[in-house]
Amino acid sequence: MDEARHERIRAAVAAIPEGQVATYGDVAAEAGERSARLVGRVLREDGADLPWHRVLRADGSSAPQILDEQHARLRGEGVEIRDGKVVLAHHRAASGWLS
DNA sequence: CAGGTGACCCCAG
DNA sequence: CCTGGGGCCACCT
Repeated sequence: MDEARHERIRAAVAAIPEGQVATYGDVAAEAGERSARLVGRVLREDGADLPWHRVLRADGSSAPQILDEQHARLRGEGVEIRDGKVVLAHHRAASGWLS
């Protein structure tokens, strides 16, 4: 079922450790997907119950509509944000965090 | 069937 | 810093 892929993406996001983050591309790779866009779409429609705030763009920025909420939550976990972007170098989860 | 649209990514100017 | 162009994928007109 197509539901399986959808599910793997959610699993990858759910497994990102607190205080750490990952890019949409990272999640896609971790879930065995080729499209980062798909990850964004999944989170948009059913990310409510997931730690979606730990997923960022490749440069550490975020889409304007979720920026406030995302930054607030991340700060709460001690994640550093500079110039509107998360400092990926310090908080990016190591690839294979799911396996 | 043909475009348009994103919580996207990457590279060249 | 910004713009363009190519890829990507599911969904809606």
